[in-house]
Amino acid sequence: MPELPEVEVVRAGLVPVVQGRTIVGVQVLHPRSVRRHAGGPDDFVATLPGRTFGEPRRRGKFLWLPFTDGDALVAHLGMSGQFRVDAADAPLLLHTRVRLDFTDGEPQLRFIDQRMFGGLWLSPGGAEVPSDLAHVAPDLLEPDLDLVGLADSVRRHRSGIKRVLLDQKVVSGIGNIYADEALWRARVHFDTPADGMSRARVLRVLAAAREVMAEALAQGGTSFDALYVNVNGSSGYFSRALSVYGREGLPCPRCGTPIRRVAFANRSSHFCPRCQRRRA
DNA sequence: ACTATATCCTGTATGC
DNA sequence: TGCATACAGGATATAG
Repeated sequence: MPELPEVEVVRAGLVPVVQGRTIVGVQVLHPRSVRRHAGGPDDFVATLPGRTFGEPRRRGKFLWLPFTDGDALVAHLGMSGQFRVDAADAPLLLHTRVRLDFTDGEPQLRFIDQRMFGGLWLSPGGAEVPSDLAHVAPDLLEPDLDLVGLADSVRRHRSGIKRVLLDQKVVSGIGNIYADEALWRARVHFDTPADGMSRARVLRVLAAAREVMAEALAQGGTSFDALYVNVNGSSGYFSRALSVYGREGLPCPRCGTPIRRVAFANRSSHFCPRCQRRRA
């Protein structure tokens, strides 16, 4: 499940693969992988050739690959999206959805997506910041982030803290894994109302989220299976450093109490019932 | 305006 | 063995 660290690994991997290269041909193998594109898959195929990529960028879990003409190719990996670099005549992996060929030949860029929650589209004029991403809040690894302002914006919400952390309009890049990990590090119960938390406590949660995502990034991201890999097909190593996510019944690394998993918003929350008590 | 839920997807794991 | 069900979950449309 690609969250901020995994998407950043992909972005960095794309830089040497696409920057300065010009598209010559596009093949869409599954129409649903072209999303939000105004003219649909046919127009997507027709409009890309001749465009030259600049340096790939990211906000939260969204990627955009600017073109030198001012437009941008926007990408979201969803649950299982991958960019892979391969020889044009290499056999297609199962679930390959889109192929891009370049004027200079090898290698080819491929978009692969098993569960198809991800997708690609062209954003006219989107090279600087695509208009479709205007609602996406800053993420915790942005250099000029106003952390106190962000904490206060979190505290304006009445929902439980985890719901707020997952709301990409409030703070972007955090998904289910790093939300659970950050809350464990900060010793906060996931359902604590955000508007009842002190500024300092929210700041501790945000600092923990930033810390755990930075550590994961340094490890190449979190891989459980073949659904998240970098552009070369390699896995990240952070899954072995997770403290609560996917560890139901295993001892809390801090106090030894068995980790609990409970249903939460169509997914799961993992937490230590002793370290992360719900406050009155 | 704000909050919560259903929906889209497919492969893997589990239960009967 | 085989069939049915649960689960993984990011973003968004829709319902409340």
